[in-house]
Amino acid sequence: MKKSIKKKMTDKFIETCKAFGLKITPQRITIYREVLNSFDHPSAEAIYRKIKEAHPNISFDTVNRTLLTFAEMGFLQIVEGSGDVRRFDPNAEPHHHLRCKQCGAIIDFYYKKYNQLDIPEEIKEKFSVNRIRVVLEGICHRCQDHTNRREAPFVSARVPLRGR
Amino acid sequence: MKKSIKKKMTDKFIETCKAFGLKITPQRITIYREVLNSFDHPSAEAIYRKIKEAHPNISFDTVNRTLLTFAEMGFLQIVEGSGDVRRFDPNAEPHHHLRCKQCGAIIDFYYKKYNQLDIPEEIKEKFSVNRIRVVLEGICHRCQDHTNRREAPFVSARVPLRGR
DNA sequence: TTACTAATTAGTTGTTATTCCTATTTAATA
DNA sequence: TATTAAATAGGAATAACAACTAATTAGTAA
Ligand SMILES: [Mn+2]
Ligand SMILES: [Mn+2]
Ligand SMILES: [Zn+2]
Ligand SMILES: [Zn+2]
Repeated sequence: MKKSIKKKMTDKFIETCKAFGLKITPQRITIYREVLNSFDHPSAEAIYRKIKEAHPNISFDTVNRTLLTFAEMGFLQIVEGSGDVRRFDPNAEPHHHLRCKQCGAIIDFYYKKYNQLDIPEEIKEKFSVNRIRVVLEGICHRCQDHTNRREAPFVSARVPLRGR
Repeated sequence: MKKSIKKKMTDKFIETCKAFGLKITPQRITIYREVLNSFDHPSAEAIYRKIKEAHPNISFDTVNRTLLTFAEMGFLQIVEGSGDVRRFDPNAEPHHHLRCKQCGAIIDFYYKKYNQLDIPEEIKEKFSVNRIRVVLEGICHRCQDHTNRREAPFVSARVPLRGR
């Protein structure tokens, strides 16, 4: 008897959790299943609301924390709202950015090829594009010295600015 | 006697403010000068702190509001922290995103060319790249119907999610 | 110059997203 | 089954903004 695709994915999830030394909780399995079936890049809030219907006792913090854990495990990506605050750029030249996931530095770079990226035809028809952003994410030179000591976090830590 | 470059830039600023029907206030000129001399993509908070040294009475809200105004005027860009909440993506296929500035929708698209972007040599030396993100920002098909009625905002409005 | 008016500002309060805290529960193991 | 370290629920705290309101002020027209 062949395993269903759903069962197979859940098995893989359980296996990966074990590899990371994480416990298999009903909450984790539920959140995993819900997010894997989401195709609209939901927020933690949106996932929480959906899950709440079937599991009224789950807390928002658990959903949010678990999603961040999944991002660290590589089960999913964070595609928007890094938790970083809004940042401003007066540089009017066409240019692109390096973003250090460790320290949050944003560094300009210039590369003509990236300025000339074409937009697929089928997108032009359905979407009016105002701006193309190319961002290289990684670890900056300065932070690489510290990498030996402590692993760079997958999810950028919030650095409080404080003092208003 | 030739005008200094600084004076010339300030003149252009004043001119553009007038074109937008904006008043020339000392606060605006100060913020303009400060942000134009920033090359590290500062946050509103960071700019506020610097300005505060010379103008102790300025308020954070004025700095923040003014920076958003400048973004609308095109004097500067917002390069990080769209104001959007964190959003999750379980899609493991190499793909890219359209982001609608009006409604906040994030839509997957697949385009091989973008998967094969090369990274400049001089960057590889100084920065370890984990991920390349290409984001096309604009207005989605659904929102374009409404565009005639009201101009799409330059700065994406925060859509509160509410209800926890 | 002066008076008027609408825009702008400082200071305060409100809102939202996210994280932290802690008592309690639970999964994994021996 | 007993032990224990990890995970959870629920609530409180924090950070980043945005909204509000009573002055203040830039722009203008007399
Ligand atoms: Mn830049
Ligand atoms: Mn996606
Ligand atoms: Zn760094
Ligand atoms: Zn839209």
